[in-house]
Amino acid sequence: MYTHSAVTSANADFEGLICKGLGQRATSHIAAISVVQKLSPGRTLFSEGDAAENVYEVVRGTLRLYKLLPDGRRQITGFLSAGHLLGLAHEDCYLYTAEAITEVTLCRYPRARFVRMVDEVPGFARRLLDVTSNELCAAQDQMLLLGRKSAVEKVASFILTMAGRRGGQRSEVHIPMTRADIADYLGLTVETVSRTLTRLRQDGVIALQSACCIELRNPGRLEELGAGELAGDL
Amino acid sequence: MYTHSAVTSANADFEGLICKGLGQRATSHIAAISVVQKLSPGRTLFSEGDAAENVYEVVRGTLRLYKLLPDGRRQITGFLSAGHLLGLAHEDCYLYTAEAITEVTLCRYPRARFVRMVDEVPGFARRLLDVTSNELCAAQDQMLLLGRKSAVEKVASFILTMAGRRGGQRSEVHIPMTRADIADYLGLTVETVSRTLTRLRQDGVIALQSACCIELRNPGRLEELGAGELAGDL
DNA sequence: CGCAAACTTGATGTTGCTCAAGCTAGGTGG
DNA sequence: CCACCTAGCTTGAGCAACATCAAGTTTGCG
Repeated sequence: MYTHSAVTSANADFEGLICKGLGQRATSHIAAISVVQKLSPGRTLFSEGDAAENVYEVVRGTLRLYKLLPDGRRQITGFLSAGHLLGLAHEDCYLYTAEAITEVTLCRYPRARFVRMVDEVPGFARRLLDVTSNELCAAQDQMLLLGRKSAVEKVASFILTMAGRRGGQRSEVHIPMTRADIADYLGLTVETVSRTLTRLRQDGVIALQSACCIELRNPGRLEELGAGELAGDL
Repeated sequence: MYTHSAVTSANADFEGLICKGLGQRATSHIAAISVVQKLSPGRTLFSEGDAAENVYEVVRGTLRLYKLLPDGRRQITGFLSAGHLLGLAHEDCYLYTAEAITEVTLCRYPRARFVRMVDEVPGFARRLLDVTSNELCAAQDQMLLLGRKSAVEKVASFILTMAGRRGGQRSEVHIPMTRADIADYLGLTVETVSRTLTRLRQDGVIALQSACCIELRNPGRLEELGAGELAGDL
């Protein structure tokens, strides 16, 4: 998907955020190897075990990444929205499955050429290191959540994460994923997620406009719950 | 800790593994900013929230990294042995506490200078990216474990991880950490870890020479358990 | 309007936690 | 050298949080 109109970029439609702040030359380099790809809800981008041929960057929409146990138990390791990279951390095979939750737009980069840019494009390595470091921090927070938080604390933390993700200007949080996705992300069951949301609603901490739109009625309380500061309460 | 004897390295005692394969010049660069540091069992290297002034590399021994909830619940996010880096993934403050489990030898690098090398030393960024990627994969495996595995599956996985860490030639696995550490790593309690080890012993899967030395009597079975392939059994 | 998927709610069950003793082993001092 | 002491480990009994199983209800789409 090359265009001939723009001199400044080999790829006029290029929307990758990975090169933000890297300068014109670097951006051109990166844009030159990118291909835009779309994915409709529920479709699989790649599966655990597939040959890791591409690196992707999310431009729009939300994906879920997950791992499975042989008997079908699923752990979602993350929800990815605009600006996130995926497929980078692997040698030859993807180590998790990636599926679209909403309509998703991606930039696809051939893995080999993408990785080569680490040594060729100044500042690129540093950028990737930052991205990966942030992911690692998020993963560590998630370990604390999965290993040591109660159901209420998990759900509260989740709502706050979702609230922080987007502009978060108002107190309305949009939840694009199903209860099953949330459950598999938090190490709970669908029923427990549902019941916990109901309890939070009954306690006036949140309100549910619809299944996928949560209003924060008492963000302070939610914050305390998520942080694990209210051991016994609720 | 500079020595004058060696021309090839600014630092004859330097034992950092991070620069393995990076060539003489790069190694000198890295060695030049390193200081060797020792830590006795139980001592804290740094705490969650401390200013992140240094990056460390483990040369010998084992550390535990953990996060705490306000009421003292602890989640160990990893055990670090020789070759592992720590303190890299932070902007200004450490996001977890690092404590020595055994006698530990470290290489300390001033953070600012270490990070600067990413842009200056060829191949260094790539190396760091590899290290961080591997950590991220391990973190994702751990999320699957914490969120979806049963107690037996968690303990079996843990034993296998420990077995793979060292030479692992024989079937004897040395466990330097206490049951409490194991519990806080697996999202269990001390009692459950102990009971589970007892059950594995009674089933002939392992034998306990002492509290800190496990013999693998049926590695195949342990493998199946850890992978979650024996849903109901044991 | 009808259907299926997603969500909620209730009743019951089970895993792993809590609380409470004992036990073991390694280190210290008499 | 042995007795003690403590930290760590094991074991047991009872319990609670969350899972499971089973209906209903709501929602969105064809």
